[in-house]
Amino acid sequence: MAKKTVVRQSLKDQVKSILIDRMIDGDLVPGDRIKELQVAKELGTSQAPVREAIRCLETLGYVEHIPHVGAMVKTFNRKEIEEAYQVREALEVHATNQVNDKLDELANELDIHLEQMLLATQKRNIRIFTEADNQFHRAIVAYCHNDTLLSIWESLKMQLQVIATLVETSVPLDEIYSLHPPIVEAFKMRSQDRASLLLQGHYKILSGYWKDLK
Amino acid sequence: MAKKTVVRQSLKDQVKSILIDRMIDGDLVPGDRIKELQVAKELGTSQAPVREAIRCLETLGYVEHIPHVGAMVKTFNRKEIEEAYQVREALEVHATNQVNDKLDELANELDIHLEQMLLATQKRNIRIFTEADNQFHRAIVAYCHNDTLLSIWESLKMQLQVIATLVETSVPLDEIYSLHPPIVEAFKMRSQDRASLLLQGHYKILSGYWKDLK
DNA sequence: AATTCATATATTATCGATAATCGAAAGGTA
DNA sequence: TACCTTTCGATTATCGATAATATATGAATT
Repeated sequence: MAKKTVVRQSLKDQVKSILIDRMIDGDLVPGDRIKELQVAKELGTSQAPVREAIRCLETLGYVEHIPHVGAMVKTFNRKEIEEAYQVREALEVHATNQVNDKLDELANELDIHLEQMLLATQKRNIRIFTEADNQFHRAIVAYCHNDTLLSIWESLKMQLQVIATLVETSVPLDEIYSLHPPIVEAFKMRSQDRASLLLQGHYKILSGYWKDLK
Repeated sequence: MAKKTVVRQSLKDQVKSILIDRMIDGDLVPGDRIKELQVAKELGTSQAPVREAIRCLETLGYVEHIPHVGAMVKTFNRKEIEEAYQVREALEVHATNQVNDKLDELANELDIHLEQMLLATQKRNIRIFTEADNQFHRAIVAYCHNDTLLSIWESLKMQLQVIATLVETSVPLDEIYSLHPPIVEAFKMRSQDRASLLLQGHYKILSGYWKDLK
């Protein structure tokens, strides 16, 4: 039963949401300046909440801020994206090795995401595929019950969103999909060692794809 | 040659430094409230820079902030510390497997830190020991040349500082020290596999220590 | 032409004051 | 007593205005 509650969001949070929406919608693209007073006027607030919202986006890694100059939507270069994937791999491999109980429960959840990915593959819907893929990997991380680990993993999401847009057309969804079922199998066989090896292979192959992309 | 340059630090940064110093000096201990206007008056600034400084400390994980209520110096519980160590392990193990070139250069640097640790052990100086220990592990992470990885690793430092204070008396420095030389040996033998296994063992043993501590 | 300097402009950084919100204390009611 | 409501004090959140700073522009100098 969903408990309804009044929305009491600080201006900072509202501004933050709006700016994020603009990025998702493509109204704000990497490199764009974000001017505090301008946004404040547009949204009918004062400078302060906008300023805080921008600082928040900064720590999320969405924008870059230079003192006395301003903020702009962050552009990720190849190196940063590669690095983020490396960290993701490290965290997921560790999580895989830590999961002890409820291995089948995890496998079941993974199966669900697998299904979504397959569906998206057939429909060639990259947006849905990316979402399902994310949930797949997130589930693995979540199951080791380490909140610190999980929140760090999640903080890497933005940089990887870029990839989705980047490879939009040229990525072979079915090939990427095919990397995942074996991982689930390994979990079902209760072989975490094998699962983490497969995960490492997964990332190595992925890395190969966008290395070609330039 | 150190290039001298005028110090042009924003108020926010100055306030931040001052607050951090107070924590190090023990003037601000976990649980203490940090009131914006009070600090502002003490330091002769307005509320704004203090507010920003606090938000900054929040993202660094030094303080906890509750909307409309205030900020307080963060207290880490056992679980959070354990989690942070888990993440550290994951990152260091990954880094270890990634280091390719300059394995001996790394080994040499590690030797230096090893020496510091040994010295500190003999002098029973926990502060120096912790510092050297940190540098030892940081070096491993740094050598895989992944800035993202490194900065995440560093963001975990504060929570571990706590440990140092926590175990102050009861920790067997020489035992902890003895976990490290074999790692360096493994690097010298160019066996990253062995090095990462040793690292994992290192963390497992450490985890055992503070599990006993209560 | 290149360099320096001064000025202008755009933007952030900081300020002091006010509004909104929370938590504790006080009071009322069963 | 226990529970609910109201009031009050403390603190954060937001505001509008000003100060400080950085970049761009253009004139002056070599």
